[in-house]
Amino acid sequence: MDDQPRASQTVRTLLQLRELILNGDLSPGERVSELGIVERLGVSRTPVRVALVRLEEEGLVDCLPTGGFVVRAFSEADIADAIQLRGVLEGMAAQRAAERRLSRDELSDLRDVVGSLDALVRQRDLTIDDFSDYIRLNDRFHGLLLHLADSPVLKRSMERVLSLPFASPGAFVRVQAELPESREILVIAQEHHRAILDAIENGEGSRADHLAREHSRLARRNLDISVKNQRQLDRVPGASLIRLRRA
Amino acid sequence: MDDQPRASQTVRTLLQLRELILNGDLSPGERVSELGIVERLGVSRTPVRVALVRLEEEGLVDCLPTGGFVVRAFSEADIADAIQLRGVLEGMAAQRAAERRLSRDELSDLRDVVGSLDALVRQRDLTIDDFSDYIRLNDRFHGLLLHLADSPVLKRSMERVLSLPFASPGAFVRVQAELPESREILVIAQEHHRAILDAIENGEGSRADHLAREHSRLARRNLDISVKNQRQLDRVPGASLIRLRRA
DNA sequence: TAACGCCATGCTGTATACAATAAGAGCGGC
DNA sequence: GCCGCTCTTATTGTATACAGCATGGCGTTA
Repeated sequence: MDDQPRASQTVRTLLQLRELILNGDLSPGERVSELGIVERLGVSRTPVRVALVRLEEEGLVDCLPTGGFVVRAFSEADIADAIQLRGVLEGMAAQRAAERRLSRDELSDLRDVVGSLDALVRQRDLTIDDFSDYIRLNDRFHGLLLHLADSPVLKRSMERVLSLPFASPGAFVRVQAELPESREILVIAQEHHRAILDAIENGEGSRADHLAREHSRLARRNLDISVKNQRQLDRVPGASLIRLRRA
Repeated sequence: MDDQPRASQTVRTLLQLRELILNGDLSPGERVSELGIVERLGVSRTPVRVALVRLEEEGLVDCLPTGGFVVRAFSEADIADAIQLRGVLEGMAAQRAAERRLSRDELSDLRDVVGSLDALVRQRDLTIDDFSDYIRLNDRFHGLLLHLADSPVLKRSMERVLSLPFASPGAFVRVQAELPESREILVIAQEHHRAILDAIENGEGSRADHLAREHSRLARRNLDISVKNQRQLDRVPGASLIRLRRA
């Protein structure tokens, strides 16, 4: 429980409250009582309030007109929209990266990540650990893309969307680590990564944009597969995904 | 001062604090003292804190590692990025609107707005009131686009960017109501609006996307003109724009 | 029996008190 | 004379007390 005894109450409360929502301990639509959280987390109302306001801005809870907050319920359409939005933003990032003059280091960083991903995907059998590595490298690739875009405004906006848990492709990959489609999807994704790198190296901004958007359709496909195969999204889409993610 | 005696303290504080920042009463980089605001607005620390947290999420202030907040300083590059980002998001909205099945009412609403804008722009001499009307209709057009996209996620994201004051083309138009370039820009903008409407009517999503992005380059041009003509952006870009906006 | 109204309870919004910490000024030593 | 240390002060983080309000249950009446 006391994961971070050093952190301030506010930060700890924010993190724990987010966990609570993401884990489904607080169901979507459920009203979040300040006092209830106070009891649960053992802090006073003040940090809880701040955390709730932040989560509201983050989009995980909505505030009621009468006062107080409820856990926000996400529909499958919301998830799909977030994926699309993420793709669009990443397209902008890729385009900017391609049209910018990149330093030698920046380029080699990106090449390294793609190279590592290549090596990983080329393996015949992928263990669960390989999947973990893939996710880490994949996150690294997308983080690097955002960094290379060199736009704090864009970065901020992207972080907002990523804060919606389901928009992270990592979750889907995790969920589907044992699905037969998974390997194929990884291979395709890696082809995308290579293509995006190529576009950036050649300064083809428009192509980089297009490729990044196309890449996001993979996450959309993952979503569809999840819905069909596992019926995990019946009632609590975001939450169940995340629950699986940490299982 | 007591603009909204009915509203809650928190909302009033948020609005007033935002005004203070946007008007430049609090300079970028300046530390925002809670007690200072308490004195200035005559409320207790609690609503001030909440307002500051919200403004931090909104991007108008940054929180210091040591605690407390400072007014965020925006560079010209930030403004340009926000304009680009806004264009990208609006492109997504336009694309979605084009690829969606729109109701008769929705379409006629959009047509009405474009029609009104047409009538306005066709006039030979534009008074300052005409400019105000233009801005209102222009906002309406862009708001409608966002509505037609039918994506709460996208809407939320867009609102975040729009909250950066400078990203609103209205401010620029206002600033430049008497500049010789203004009329020309309005005419071009209106051509864009018509083209976007046309693309949506014909279900050409990709074209709508492209047009909307192109449209945002107008705002970028406005920014450049502002910088060159008036040197308003020397030190306090966002703030000075807004200051002019209400002059 | 059903509907209306009143009362009680629990909630949030707001204010303020307390504690810990960081910054700054002043003094002392080197 | 300058650097460093300490003490003071101001400011934030946290907790809690108070008030207003919405909600829900219960009783009464038509």
